[in-house]
Amino acid sequence: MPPRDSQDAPTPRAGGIAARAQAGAAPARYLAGLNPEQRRAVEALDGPVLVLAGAGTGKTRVLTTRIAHIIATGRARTQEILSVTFTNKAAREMKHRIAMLIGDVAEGMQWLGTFHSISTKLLRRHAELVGLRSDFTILDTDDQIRLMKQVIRAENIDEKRWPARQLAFLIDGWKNRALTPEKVSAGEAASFAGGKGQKLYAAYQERLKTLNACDFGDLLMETIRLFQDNPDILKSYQDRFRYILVDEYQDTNVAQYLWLRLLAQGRRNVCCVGDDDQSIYGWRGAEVDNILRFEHDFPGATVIKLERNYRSTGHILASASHLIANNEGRLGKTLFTDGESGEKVTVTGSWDSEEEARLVAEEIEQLQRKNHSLNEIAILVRASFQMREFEERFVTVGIPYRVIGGPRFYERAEIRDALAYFRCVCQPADDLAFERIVNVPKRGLGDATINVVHEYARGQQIPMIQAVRFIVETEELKPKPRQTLRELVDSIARWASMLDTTPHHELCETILEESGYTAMWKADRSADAAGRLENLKELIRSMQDFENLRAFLEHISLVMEAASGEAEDRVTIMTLHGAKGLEFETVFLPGWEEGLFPHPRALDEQGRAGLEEERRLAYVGITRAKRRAKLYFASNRRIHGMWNATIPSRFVDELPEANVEVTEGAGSGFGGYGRQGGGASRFDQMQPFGASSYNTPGWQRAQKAGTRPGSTGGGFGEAFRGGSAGPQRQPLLIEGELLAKSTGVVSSFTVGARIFHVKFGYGEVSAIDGNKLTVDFDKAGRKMVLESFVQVA
DNA sequence: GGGGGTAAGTTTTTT
DNA sequence: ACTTACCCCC
Repeated sequence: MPPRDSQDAPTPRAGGIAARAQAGAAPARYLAGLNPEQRRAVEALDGPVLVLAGAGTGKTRVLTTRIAHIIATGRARTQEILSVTFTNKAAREMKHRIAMLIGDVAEGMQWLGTFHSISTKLLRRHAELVGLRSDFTILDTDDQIRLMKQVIRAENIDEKRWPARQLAFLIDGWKNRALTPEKVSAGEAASFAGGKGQKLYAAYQERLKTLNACDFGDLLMETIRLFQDNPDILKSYQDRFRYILVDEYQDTNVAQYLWLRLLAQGRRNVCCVGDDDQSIYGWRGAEVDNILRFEHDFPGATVIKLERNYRSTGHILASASHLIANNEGRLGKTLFTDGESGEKVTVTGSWDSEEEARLVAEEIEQLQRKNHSLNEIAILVRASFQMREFEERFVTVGIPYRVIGGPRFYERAEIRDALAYFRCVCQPADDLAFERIVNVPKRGLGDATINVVHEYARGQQIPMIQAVRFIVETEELKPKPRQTLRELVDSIARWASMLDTTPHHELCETILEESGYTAMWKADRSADAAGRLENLKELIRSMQDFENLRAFLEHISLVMEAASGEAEDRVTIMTLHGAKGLEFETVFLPGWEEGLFPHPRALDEQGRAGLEEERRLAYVGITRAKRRAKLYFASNRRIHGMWNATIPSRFVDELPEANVEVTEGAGSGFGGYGRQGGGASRFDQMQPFGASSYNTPGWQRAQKAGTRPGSTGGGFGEAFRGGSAGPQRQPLLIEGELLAKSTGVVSSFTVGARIFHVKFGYGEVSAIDGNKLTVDFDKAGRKMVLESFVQVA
């Protein structure tokens, strides 16, 4: 069992590399371990470069070595290199690895960070040019929604019918595409509140400016605006950044792409690294097309493919490759490995999800007996609700585990409350923070009082805290709330005056004490009150790592994760999305069933593209495994509390027989896949004629497993279903395919037409998109339906 | 202002 | 089936 040549292992620290290479000594040692393609990607410094790096091909190594190379050859200094990642985690990891290569010089990499953190830095420098002050606040999703509620209310729109969440979702989508309110197409803007979408968006943006605030989308959009409106400033940054590097390029959205293109069009020394097969964030605006567009926007770009995989064994790699080959929209890479074939990928069926968890736990215990490190084992699920069953099982049998994801530290109510207090002190214009804490703990300041303050602040165009200072000098409020408010703003002013003289963590502790916030939780007898106080202590503790309160607030507004540094040996439970970029010796992939994976919502909303994205997710899952990939599916799973009979995922069928071993859950008595009526409700609207539950697409697919064009060889479906003598064989029907074909079709319906739908009854067409109709049903409310299931009433 | 009852929404997640 | 958010009433 030879040790795997893991390309992701950092190269040993080599002290004076930079100095030596600069002096023109022998080829630097850091280049030695690279394969020819990797080396080419590192050394192609001039002009645009696109590196298509498959899973496990040493992508991060190329990026970090390239930076080391730029510095070592004296092409640029650390502060002249812009390197962009998506997550803070990735940025941290990259900085760390660069430090391993070139030492402390990496500290000078001040332009290494996420799109958002770099944008923030740029905006703080030039805030006045986009109508902000340099101490602008960054709002998180929660603040965004609260603000949108206010905006919707101000327009006298029914919040019930037009929820702020939905508006937030729309505006987010627009910002992902760098659409300012004026640029939103009329058709899209019409899809909210009967055409008020655009107006609300504009109003929201205006409110943000008054609040001196940005949401996450604005960070990118305002930076783009800054560059577009100020060519001289753009020019100065184009000149400064001699080299630009981008990680995970397949995850960029339109706004990020424009951002990047503006900066890169200067020196054109831009290097993007990505893998179209690992694009799994389309649902939040990522555009794989950006990869395809690269060569168009940067003519003459060098394209380098990294296809040698250093991570997985032959069987695992073959399985993943075969699966992903079912996707149409690919640039097409063929991964290969010189390593051994290793163990086959296993597929195991179980009766239900509980048995699935038991089987996985048993496997883990066996591996444990063979001294397999638990840190090298991961359970990757499609949806987080699957995690609970594994946790329960692991608790009963005593397998240590850690869950990645879940509710995040900075999203907890007590943390957000505390932060709101700190924000009030640091950023006096932060109305959202003020509103959050004005009556927490309870001070007897109800809606009536707040409204008075609100009105006054609006009228005078001043922040609420300032408005309070005026109001308490008037007779407008009753004595009691007046006095309470006065005390509150006096306290805030007092705390603010201590900012420069008191260590910030002490000040914050004082704020929480004096405001009565800690006392509130101490008085609370509910079970989690103690935990909340603990969290607050943790918050105070963690802020000591920062220079001042301002820096701390900046950090957490951009980094919504708390550092967790436990090193014990534990199994990791996480979502497939969370696993991107990671690797484990053994990977368990439970829940490969229709109705869960591919996830129906992805098919509903994105059609064929959604299915392909789900398949890429499956690909990401399998390619996380170095030596063992173990798939599972259950015949019964409880979803939203209801038991559903389920059939294996189509992705199981798409695995190559030669590399996969089918096992059965021991003594499970499983084997029946007949649908006993019921279930499958999501297909109902697709099957208006189908009284029989055997008409569901999933069932049909099960019947014709292995006969799919384009899928080589027989699928495994049969192995589990014991052959099939289904009713009629109808063509594979994906809801998504119907939806996908719908775009561009001219509808025969008109807005305002009365229609009848087989499932939802009578309604009125309110919008048309291809052959998708948005209909306000008399009984069922607003729904998006396919034209083909609708007739004129 | 707090508590209880009802209604709605339950994929993935960063920043 | 379950949680969470909101509304209304006390």
